[in-house]
Amino acid sequence: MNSFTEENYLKEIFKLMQQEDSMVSTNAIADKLGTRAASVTDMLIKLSDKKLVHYKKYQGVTLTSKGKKVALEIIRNHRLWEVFLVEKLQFKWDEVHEMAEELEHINSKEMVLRLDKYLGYPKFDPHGDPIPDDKGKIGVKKSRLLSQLIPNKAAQVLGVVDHSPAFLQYIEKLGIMPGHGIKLKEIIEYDKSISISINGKEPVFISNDVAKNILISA
Amino acid sequence: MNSFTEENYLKEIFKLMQQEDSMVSTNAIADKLGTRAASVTDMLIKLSDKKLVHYKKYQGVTLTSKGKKVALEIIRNHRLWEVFLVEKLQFKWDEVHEMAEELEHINSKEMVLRLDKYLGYPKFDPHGDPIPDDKGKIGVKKSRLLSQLIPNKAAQVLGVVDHSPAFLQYIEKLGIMPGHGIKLKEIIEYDKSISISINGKEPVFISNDVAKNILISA
DNA sequence: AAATAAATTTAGATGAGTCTAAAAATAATT
DNA sequence: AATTATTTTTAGACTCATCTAAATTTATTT
Repeated sequence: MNSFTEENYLKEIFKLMQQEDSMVSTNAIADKLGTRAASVTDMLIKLSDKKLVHYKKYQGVTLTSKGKKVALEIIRNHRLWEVFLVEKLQFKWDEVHEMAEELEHINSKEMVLRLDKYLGYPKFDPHGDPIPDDKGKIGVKKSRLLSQLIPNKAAQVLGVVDHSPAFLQYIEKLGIMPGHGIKLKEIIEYDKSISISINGKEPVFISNDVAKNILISA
Repeated sequence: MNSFTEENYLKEIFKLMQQEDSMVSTNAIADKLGTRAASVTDMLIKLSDKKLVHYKKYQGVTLTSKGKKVALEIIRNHRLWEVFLVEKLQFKWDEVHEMAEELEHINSKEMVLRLDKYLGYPKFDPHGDPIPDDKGKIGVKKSRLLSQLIPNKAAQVLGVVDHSPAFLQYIEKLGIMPGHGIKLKEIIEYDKSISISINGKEPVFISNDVAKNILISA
């Protein structure tokens, strides 16, 4: 089987591949995992030997289908545990990441199947991220960033890009959460900051930096 | 913090101290953990440096109060997760040990507090073992072994000594489970095998080996 | 009490995952 | 295109938890 550490590398490579939609660089991985480039190189060689990644010296990595399967399983575990922590143990959405980082590595397919059933087969985690099914299939909702919203057209908050507690706490205070309706009221051309109405309430102002981290329905 | 491995040593030393009620030997630990005596010695020195055990060369170890606190926390986590797996995810009592071995090391006091509440503050796990509270206090029910039961006196099954799936499956098939009433019908003096009635049902025969692994009310 | 057996510790080695410092390859600039 | 800068890899070393084999201590027998 794969170690805790190997699983974390695979998960991070998967996420980076989604963003950059191509080969992932050694430094990008080192950055995300808080480790050094040299360590990443060592691990990539190991993962390559195990046929979990395609690795070409100096060129970067991509996941093999085997590697992608493992990554999706870990991501599924993570998101299901997040649902558990929020729905059953009453944690807030900005508190669950660290715990889920540990829970995701618990090694039991059957347990996760039952957890999924117990939670009522949720399709999205508390941050709006889609939960892959047990085959690794992920239901991709078409989405775009709030920073690209068209004025006065109704849309829905789907999720977030930044998952940090600070960000989540901030937007929650503004009333922005997955599932809520959203409408663009005004764009300040100068700095691209915007004013939006959530669920028909009084408009609030947010910077472009914030708008770039919120996903809405396309 | 303490590593996964350190926690397992502390937990095992705690359990052995309960049984033998004195110093625990290097070999006993090696046996239980499936490792070699030399490895145990190394770890004992390390745990001693961290003030988690009292260690005297060639004499054995006991836990310090600090070590006992950690051990009880791990045991509490383990037993609460077992309750979760059986009550909420519908696992059988002989299926949950391995999963709980991993879940017990998830590092979040708050999560365990909420899990405890969510489960309704259970006092015993599915095998009848008492669950320490968050201060490490453990409610000890006076118990003795089924092999010491007095003929025709009513008693109750409290728990088991052997936790192996094979054993649990066997006694469950016989109808022996924590909470069930039990009465001794006959003792075969030759091999100390006994015949017992569970919840007033038809008596069943069990060997002394089995009777020595079942805990009943004193 | 001396000899033998058993338990425990020491010494030295290994693999996993990490690091720093230096070398090599690729990318960017002048 | 040649030089400089950046990225990545190699080389060698460290820590953690483990191992085997040999040495030492304690326990058991004769």
